[in-house]
Amino acid sequence: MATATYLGHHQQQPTDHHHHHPAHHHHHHHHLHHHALVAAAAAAAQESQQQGTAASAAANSSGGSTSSSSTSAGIVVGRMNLVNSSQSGGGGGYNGGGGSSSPVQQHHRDTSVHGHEMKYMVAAAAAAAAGHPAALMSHNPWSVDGGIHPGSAAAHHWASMHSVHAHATLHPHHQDIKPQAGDLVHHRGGNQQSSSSSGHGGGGGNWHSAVSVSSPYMSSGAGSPIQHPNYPGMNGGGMGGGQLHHPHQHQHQHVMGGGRGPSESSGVGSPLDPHHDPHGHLTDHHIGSHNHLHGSHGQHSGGGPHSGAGSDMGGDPSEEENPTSDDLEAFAKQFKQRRIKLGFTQADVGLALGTLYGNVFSQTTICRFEALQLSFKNMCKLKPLLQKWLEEADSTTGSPTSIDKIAAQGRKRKKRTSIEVSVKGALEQHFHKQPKPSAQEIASLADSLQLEKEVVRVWFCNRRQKEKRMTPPMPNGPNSSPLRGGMGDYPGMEQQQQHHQGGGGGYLPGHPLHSDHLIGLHGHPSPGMMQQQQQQQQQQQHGHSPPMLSPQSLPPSHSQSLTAH
DNA sequence: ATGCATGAGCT
DNA sequence: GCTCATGCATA
Repeated sequence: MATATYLGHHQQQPTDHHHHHPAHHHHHHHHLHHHALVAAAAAAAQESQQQGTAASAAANSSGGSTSSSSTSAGIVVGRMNLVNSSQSGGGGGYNGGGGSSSPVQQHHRDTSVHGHEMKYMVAAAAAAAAGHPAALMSHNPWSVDGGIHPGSAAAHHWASMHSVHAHATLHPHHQDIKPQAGDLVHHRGGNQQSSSSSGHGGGGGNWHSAVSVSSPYMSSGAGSPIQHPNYPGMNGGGMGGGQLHHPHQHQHQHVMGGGRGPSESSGVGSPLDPHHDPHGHLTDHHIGSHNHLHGSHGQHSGGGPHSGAGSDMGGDPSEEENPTSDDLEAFAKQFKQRRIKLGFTQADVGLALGTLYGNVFSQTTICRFEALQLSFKNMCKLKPLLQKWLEEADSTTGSPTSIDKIAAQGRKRKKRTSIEVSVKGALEQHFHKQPKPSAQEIASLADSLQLEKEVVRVWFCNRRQKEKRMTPPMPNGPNSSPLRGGMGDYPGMEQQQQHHQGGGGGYLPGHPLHSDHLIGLHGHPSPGMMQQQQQQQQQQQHGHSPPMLSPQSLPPSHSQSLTAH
């Protein structure tokens, strides 16, 4: 089950507990082990309640494999590395305990706090308010057509209905849970849950439900400028099936090297994608990503990510379908500027895209686009959308406005685990040695770091993703010297991995991204660090430099866990 | 602006 | 399980 690990109550955090954050104050050892159990056990009992089925997740987490201490209650407890729930708000407020709060307590506290959470809870959220789902398309997302490509068929989108209003969005999860198309609003508090969809088993930890209904997006009060209801691609009641894009998202780009043939078109044809949003997400991910970008650059290997192409396009990349990295960079830059000038926030843009095309994006995505932190392929996919928005935005001067922004739906998401710096350092080290650890290795690492296996697995996945992301700033244009030197510290040099994926996903950046932290942890048995690649990158203007620490600092950690802080 | 997370689809 | 696209929650 979900394990008791931390079982939080679904209701969320009552208050405080902030996590201590990684600053460095060290107190040595202690913490992690012990305490957790207790709380967990207690909680455990209760946890099952809600959905009856629920037992789902089952415990595992660490249970089976690694040697964790399981048993006692039957549940294993994971120790948590903290989970902080506190939301302090903005800017940074975590207080790390001004100093000396003992982490232990905090942790403990945290743990106990969450009663048990379940995976998902749906919050009805705002939906009700506006709801006017009126048109639901007949097609409901939930009914996915099996036959077709997975991604495509479903269609629907609230977007498709123009006015986005708050429609009650939440379509809950289709998959495992309820397919009820009919109403959208209700969500029972009981929350359904655990969908362990495919492979992931969701480990189970604590998910706390955040049911807060608040609407996250409200940035500027203004609405987006755009509101045309006609979306190019879709509509009609749910896409009649016309287009299906191929689901293949990943790597498909045919790289063609040469030139960017301008021809074609359409690239992004219809943006819409049918997506069901997985448990609530409105966000549909994978948009129609099928655009295969025939990107011209597929190679950049030494030189830099882009190829160049110099041919024609500079002027109006707009229509190009295969923008080069330079184009993207330039566009991103311009986009950001215009956006700011017009007074829109990233979140506004994301929403506006939903009204225009039916694909809503979050602030995160827009931010990443501007920062060039998306994969090349993804950048290409989004560019046309943003470009249109930009056009609309300026043309529509008057901006009529408004649409409501949709509230966030309540999603139930596992609480974000906060990994301590020292632990991150250890993970980094392992990553350098082996970016793709086997399940066993993950298990063992998890055990030694006292993290859930799933957390470790996810960490590696995310780390790998980062490695692939677009190399941002490449200051040197097409040429490039990719490397920047910053990394004198580590022996590594860049060497990108060559996995690639088919060319599509990655264009590998010749240069890596910033190296995160690397703190050395000492204890690992892992000998050998051989090659590492890493370096840092800086981002363009905003510059924020990632902290890099010298590798040597090793805290005296006795056991493994945090020393810092 | 980013870290951790979820989930679809492919292996 | 991985990768990839995306995002909530955070810092």
